[in-house]
Amino acid sequence: MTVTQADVAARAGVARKTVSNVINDYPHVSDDVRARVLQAIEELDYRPNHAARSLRSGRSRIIGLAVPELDVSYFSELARLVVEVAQDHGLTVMIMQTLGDRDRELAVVNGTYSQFVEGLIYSPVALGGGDLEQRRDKTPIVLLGERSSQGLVDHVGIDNVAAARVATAHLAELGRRRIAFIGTQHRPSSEIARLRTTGYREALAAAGLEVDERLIVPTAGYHRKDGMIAMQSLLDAAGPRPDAVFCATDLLAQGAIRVLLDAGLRVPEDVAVAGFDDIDEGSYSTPTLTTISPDKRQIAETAVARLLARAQSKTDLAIEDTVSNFSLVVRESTAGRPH
Amino acid sequence: MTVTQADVAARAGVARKTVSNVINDYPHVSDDVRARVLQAIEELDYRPNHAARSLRSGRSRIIGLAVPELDVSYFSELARLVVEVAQDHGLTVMIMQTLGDRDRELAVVNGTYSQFVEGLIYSPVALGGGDLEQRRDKTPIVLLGERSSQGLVDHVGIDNVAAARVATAHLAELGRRRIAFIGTQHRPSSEIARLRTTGYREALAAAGLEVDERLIVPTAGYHRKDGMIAMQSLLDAAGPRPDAVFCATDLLAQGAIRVLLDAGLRVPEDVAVAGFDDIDEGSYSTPTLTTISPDKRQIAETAVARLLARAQSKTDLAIEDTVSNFSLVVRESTAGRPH
DNA sequence: CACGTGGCCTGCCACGTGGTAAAGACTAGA
DNA sequence: TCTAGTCTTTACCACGTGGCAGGCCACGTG
Repeated sequence: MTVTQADVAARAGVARKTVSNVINDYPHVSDDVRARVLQAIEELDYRPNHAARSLRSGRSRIIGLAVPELDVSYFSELARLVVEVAQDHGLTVMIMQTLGDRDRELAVVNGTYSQFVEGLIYSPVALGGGDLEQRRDKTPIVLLGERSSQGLVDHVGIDNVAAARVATAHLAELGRRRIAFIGTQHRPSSEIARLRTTGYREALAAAGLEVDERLIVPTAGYHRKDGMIAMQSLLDAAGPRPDAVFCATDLLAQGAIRVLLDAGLRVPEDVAVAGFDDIDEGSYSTPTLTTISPDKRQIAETAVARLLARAQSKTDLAIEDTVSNFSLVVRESTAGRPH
Repeated sequence: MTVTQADVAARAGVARKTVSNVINDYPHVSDDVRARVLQAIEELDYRPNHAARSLRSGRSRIIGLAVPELDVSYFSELARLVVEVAQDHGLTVMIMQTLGDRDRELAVVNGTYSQFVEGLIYSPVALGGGDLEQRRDKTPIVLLGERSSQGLVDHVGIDNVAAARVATAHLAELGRRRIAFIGTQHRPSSEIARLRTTGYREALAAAGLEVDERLIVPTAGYHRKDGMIAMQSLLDAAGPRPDAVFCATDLLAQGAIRVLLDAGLRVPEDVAVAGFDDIDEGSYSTPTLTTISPDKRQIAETAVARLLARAQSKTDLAIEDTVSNFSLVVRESTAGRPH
């Protein structure tokens, strides 16, 4: 049936434990024995039993990555990087999808999977401050994006306020005066939306522009469809049209642009649009999308490294809040076609 | 430290095995004992040890999904669906990324992960006919898309020839006469490209159009960048410009459209473009993208169901090749703006 | 009352592995 | 040749769980 170390040992003519020693690179093994064991492994096509290994050693070499939706480009790009980085560390990634569902997020955080995951990288949506405090599970967690609850677990993300400020300032510097914001959220738990709205307000103030609350449009989510709805409501509203829109995500921006073009407006001539996330398709869309580009690879690397450090260290490490880099990428949706 | 069944048993005043029985819904447990055990589980926040369970029972309730790139929308959309469907069956999905790398694909197929995965859904890129034949690992596999090797493992996919025929015929019915194809592949292993090229040729023949080999453009991959390069080469070539392009993937189409628009051409008035995959962003791009829409949910459901059937059945099941549905979705990139 | 039946609970064992420490082999020095 | 020290291999155990079969008890029947 299944090939075990015992089978390998029998074939190589050594004790079962010696096979284990060879596999785990125990230093004091003679070249002769090592060669015989390796050959037997090869001949029998032996593969270590992961369950047994993990049961015995308590280590699974698996980390979890929990994101709201796999098919949202920002998260799939992040997932790709996390998988790559983890692989460099000899780790495999178990990807879970919460769909932004509170129960699923609670299950993930409270350790439904903790028995086979050494650590968890988690991008929260529905969970707020109190939820993490009640957490009993001790699996290391690194939060991405949303900080959700301060000082309880490690966190990696960019300075959302500063990023939103930079993007909004860019629109103001182009001479735009009625700059709208799409993507504020009514849910109290959405820290991201709050921070980005704050940055937007700060930039307007710094530019000497008045904040028109009617130009701040809440959305149900962060998808293209939400962007369409929000943009449509801006166009339908009374009063002068906005001449620029800063969207809390690239997907919102794509939806907004689609509505603008459908309405016969030109982007960026009539309305400039900036997004947030720098998803790949933004470089190819028409117009290409000006956006805030978080350093996703840095985020992935930091998160994985942090998890590893915490999993390997016996002593309690201090909680860290790592601020990653971001940059403003100016493309056609604000700057227009080059020639 | 970790809470085990023994701790629960002690607290509930029963034997350890009784706790196991309660957890596994063994029928002959009195209501009183069951209640006490469940309460103790609750109070101690007991969670079953996955490794031990899987070691003892040989079942992990985990399936693997191996795709080339997580951030390619087609695969991330598929991944989302597979995760959802698997969850409905009480399964967790372990996602692996092969990056189209031959060694990684071989590792996946030959059971590097087989010890903790009950089955594998695998979307091949680099592996060809012979590779699966030499496979020694016995973990059930379902192939997606590329058939790769006939009759050895289950396969789920659409009829690529028919789909390509439908898309090309659509372009011909619009009156287009110089219809190009972007995305043929020189690699012998790429069955998908071959099938779609075949459908393209058949449709041209059926429409009474001559096949101009110069209009069939190979690409290195299936990305936007590859589409840009291919479209540029079509524009740079001598002779009359194509008036339509059928691309083997939506990403290729996006790249192609971008080049066309940059060149000052109108889509679809000057050149109509159709893609393949029906990724979400195609509904929002400018212009929106005409495409072949495979029934991804059906594919995901079939693949997971097939895997479960094979994992649960003791006897060898016959190899199945399931053909999923597809449809042609006509949007602006071929039909133009509605009004 | 004796016996059989069936419901409920339990103890024993093994899954395949790595940690620990002791046993065995071998070398060098006196 | 013997001893001390080092290198190499081994034996034993435990990780936490589910399969199996046996024991106990209550009940119904002859």
